[in-house]
Amino acid sequence: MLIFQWFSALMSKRRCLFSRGLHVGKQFSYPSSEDIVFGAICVNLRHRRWKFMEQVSLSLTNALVSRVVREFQNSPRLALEFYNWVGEKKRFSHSLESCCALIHVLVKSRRFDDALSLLENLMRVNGMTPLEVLDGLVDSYEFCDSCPAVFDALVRACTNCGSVEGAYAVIKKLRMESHFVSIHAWNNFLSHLLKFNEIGRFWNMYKEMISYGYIQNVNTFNLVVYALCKECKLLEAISKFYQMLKSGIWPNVVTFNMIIDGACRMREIELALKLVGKMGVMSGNSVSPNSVTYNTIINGFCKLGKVAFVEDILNDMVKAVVEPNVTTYATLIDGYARGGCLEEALRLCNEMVERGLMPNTVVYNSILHWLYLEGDMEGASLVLSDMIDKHVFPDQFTYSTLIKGLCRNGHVMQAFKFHSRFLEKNVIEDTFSHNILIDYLCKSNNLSGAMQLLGSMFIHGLIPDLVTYGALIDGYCKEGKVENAVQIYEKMAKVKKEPNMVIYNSILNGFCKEMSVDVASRMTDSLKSMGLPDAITYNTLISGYCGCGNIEEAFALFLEMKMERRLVNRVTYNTLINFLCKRGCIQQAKELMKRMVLQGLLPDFITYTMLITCSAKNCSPDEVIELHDYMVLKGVIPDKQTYQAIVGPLLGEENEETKV
DNA sequence: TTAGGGTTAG
Repeated sequence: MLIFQWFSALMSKRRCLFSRGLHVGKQFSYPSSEDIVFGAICVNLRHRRWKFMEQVSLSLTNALVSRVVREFQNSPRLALEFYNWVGEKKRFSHSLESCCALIHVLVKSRRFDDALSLLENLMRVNGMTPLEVLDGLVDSYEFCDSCPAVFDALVRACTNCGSVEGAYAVIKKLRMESHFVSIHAWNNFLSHLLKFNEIGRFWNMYKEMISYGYIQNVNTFNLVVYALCKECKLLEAISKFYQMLKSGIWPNVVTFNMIIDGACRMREIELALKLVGKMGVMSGNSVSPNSVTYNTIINGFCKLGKVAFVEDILNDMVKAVVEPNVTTYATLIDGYARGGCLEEALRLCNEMVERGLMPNTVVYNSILHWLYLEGDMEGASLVLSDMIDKHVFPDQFTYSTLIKGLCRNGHVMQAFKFHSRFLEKNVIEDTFSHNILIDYLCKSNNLSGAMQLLGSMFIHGLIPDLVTYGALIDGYCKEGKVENAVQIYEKMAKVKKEPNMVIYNSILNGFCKEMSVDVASRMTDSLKSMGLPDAITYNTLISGYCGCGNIEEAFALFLEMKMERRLVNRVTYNTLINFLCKRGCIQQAKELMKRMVLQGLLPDFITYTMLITCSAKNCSPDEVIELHDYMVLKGVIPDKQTYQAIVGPLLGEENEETKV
């Protein structure tokens, strides 16, 4: 069907060309000076005699440039060189027609990158809309004896320029004119939607594409698998895999890697490993794990905090003769640093250099992040200097890591100064840096400052996202100004941003803090009816009940959490233990801590501080020491200050600093 | 077309 439509479209174009040909023919019947210049250019261009061509450069016209470009359609490199040479002439500026002529030539000769960069320039530099470019291409289509791939190239150029709307407008307009872009262009468009997490739109567009009768290829199926994995629908992704096989489409390593990554992200690492093991069998021995597969598994283990397991994976890589690459090291370095082994991470940096792999921006960013988190400002500065020395270019991650690092270590003025400098240099492209500073201001009760920064975002063309709105809503709620929070919420709703659980939980917390626990309770009920509440929702409400002394409701909710799903976590216990301690109920608090341990949840320094402080007030010294010993034996790391102030002296320690 | 790093809630 598609071929037929293309054929009929071409036929109608040919008729159009026929009448145009008559018109052009009239011109040709009179020898013109243009013909002479054209001839001279062609002869000299073939031998790249640029100096000679300078002599005729004053006679150049756009029509002539297009004509030369078309003449050299079988020597696309020369056509491009000529076009660029003309473009350098000060008095000359290329027309859309000559540019399109060259694009057709480049696409026909499969020089897609050159064609793409011309198309992108038309939109980025010349400010043309995708549909204007499309008109240019359509007008010159037949004249240049082009191929349909030129429209695919335009769709790709649109997505490269970040214009999803433009890409869709091009597809739609071509369709209205009975033209069809190929499945490749659709795949490119669809993958762009996934890249920006527009999953809902992805499914709509996918359905639209199917309704036009396109035959899906392996890449299309991969995109569907990818979308399902992004939606955490792992089983559906696997069933799509079998559907692929049934439709006679053979999966490739990308299909497997996407499912394996999906499994890892859903903490199903065992399943991910099984898939790696069965890749050969499941693909009729056509596919085997590659570096992406291994890196995905390594990342899975690192994110689960199981760095110890990566050793086996690295051994598997050696057996499979798959060389670790920069991504492998970047994943390992971040994994070790995340697990508290920054030393090992730094050793791996050296190791990768010894193996001839240069640390890239990702590696530097990761090291910077963890150094700042450890409070090692000096180390972070050294890493930044090294980055500059080695010409490793910073990116959006670097900027936000730096801003956050400075804020979290108390160098707020410096953070703001850097941020202003980045804005002046126009290098800030995403919302992260603003979000970090807005959040900082909100947490410092400087809501007016935060609102100013929100204004600055708009001035710099940055669209606030859910994190921006979430930070502001939370800030107002914590200040007890729920009404202002609601205003922000409404602003957000106006720009069609759907609230997420972070925002719902912030508002819920706002109600709890202003003692409107009954409102919070009703809000939780409606969230329940939508199946939305998470552990934070319940913990917030429990904290609200505790705040107004309603212990019965707090424990009833605690039981509900235990019954319904495995939602109870360390914060749940800490909230209840804190309440019991404040009421002086140390025995019940200790009991609850023991239940926490039995449930496999390790108390943290907060649990430790609450219980030790409370028992010091209500129990004998022996009981305090006994409680300390119990927790330490269970693996709790004591809070240093609490230990030094209470437990150390009870043990008769003089210099507690050295003992903890 | 797939893998690595930064922001928000209890």
